Amino acid sequence: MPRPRTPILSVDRIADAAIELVDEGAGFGVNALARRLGVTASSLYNHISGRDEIIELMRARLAAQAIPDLPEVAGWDEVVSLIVRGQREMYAAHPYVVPLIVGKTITDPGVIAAYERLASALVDGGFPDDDVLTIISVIDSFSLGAGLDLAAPDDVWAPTESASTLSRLVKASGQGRERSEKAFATGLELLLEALRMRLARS
Amino acid sequence: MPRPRTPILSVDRIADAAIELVDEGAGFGVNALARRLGVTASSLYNHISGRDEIIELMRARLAAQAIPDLPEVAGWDEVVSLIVRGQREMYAAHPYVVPLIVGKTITDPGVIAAYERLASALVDGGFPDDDVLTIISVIDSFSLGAGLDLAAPDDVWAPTESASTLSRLVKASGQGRERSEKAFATGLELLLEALRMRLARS
DNA sequence: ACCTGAACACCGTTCAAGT
DNA sequence: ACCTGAACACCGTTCAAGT
Repeated sequence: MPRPRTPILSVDRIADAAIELVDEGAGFGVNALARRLGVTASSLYNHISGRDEIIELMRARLAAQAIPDLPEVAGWDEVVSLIVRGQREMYAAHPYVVPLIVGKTITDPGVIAAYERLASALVDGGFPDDDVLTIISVIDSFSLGAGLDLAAPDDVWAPTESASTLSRLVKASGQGRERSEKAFATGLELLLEALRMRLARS
Repeated sequence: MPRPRTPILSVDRIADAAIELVDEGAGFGVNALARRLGVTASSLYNHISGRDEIIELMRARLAAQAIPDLPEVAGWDEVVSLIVRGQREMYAAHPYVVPLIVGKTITDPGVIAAYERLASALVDGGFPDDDVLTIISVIDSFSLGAGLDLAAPDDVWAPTESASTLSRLVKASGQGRERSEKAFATGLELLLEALRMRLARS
């Protein structure tokens, strides 16, 4: 039975179902996605160009919702903190999308706008032009790394007996989410402290 | 013609060819790997259990060679710096393996040993037990993020006209490797500065 | 315009057959 | 012990056919 009176699919429905699918952690595939949508895989191609475009749709959708409301007047450190936290929360809610979207050029206008806001805040905050993009890259590296950390297995290290210090610390510390949360908070603090110091010196 | 007098394959040969293949950036697959080795895909299964094990072999091999010689007596900051640089150089030489090995538990004894050395250095340096594993996670996040940055496309951002500050900075700054290198160096400096500060305060 | 179902080239993996 | 070649279930994608 072909073409129903009212369409089953739409780009949005495909994107939503894709995010649901990926969030379940069993990997992403066109066939599984079609099954979830109660449709044949080939039907998807009436709406999207292929697997890669679906991944782009997921990114755009999640990225948009990850961008926080930024107060009109805010210090550069507040802007950095809010944006990094927003990214991180998105990664935390959807850890399995991170490996999928890693390493693709950012074109989504909403995301570009957020980076623009971040760049302006740093320039206005007094950082030299030459340093701003570098600092943004550092911030990106950190929040991406921290996001991937969330998708990592509960035990990141499986120390042997001979690694006594590491073993002791692993046993004493929290695992999984807890360890990851603490690392993120500490890392963000360290980053901001270092940037403040650098600014004070220049 | 089956079974040659002298075996064509070995675990090592498979691992080496896999790294070569991935380095070319055209993706990793058992079939392509077998073709490169002048062999049928099914032949590989006499030596390895499957695709995932080959990825583990790549990681172990690259990780081992990424670990620098650490001087017997070295400050904690020197150990951090050397290990992060070693990781980073490995990622720079083999950017396309990074997405493959991301988010798998580390079991390789050589790598565990390096983390043990790092943990000891931080403990000996005076960081509180509670903080050491957190700090290691932060370091990991940063160097992993910086490594992924190397596998990213030359243009990480494709700013629209309206993002004027970002556009200006993107045009002025280096791209690709150059931007990535600078971000890494700056990030490592920032990290060490912040850690020194934290230590001085406690 | 939008869905189906058949078809295609390819994927990772298994296994009987050959030496 | 180690390689081949056929086979399997699955993958992403194309396309003619149907309304």
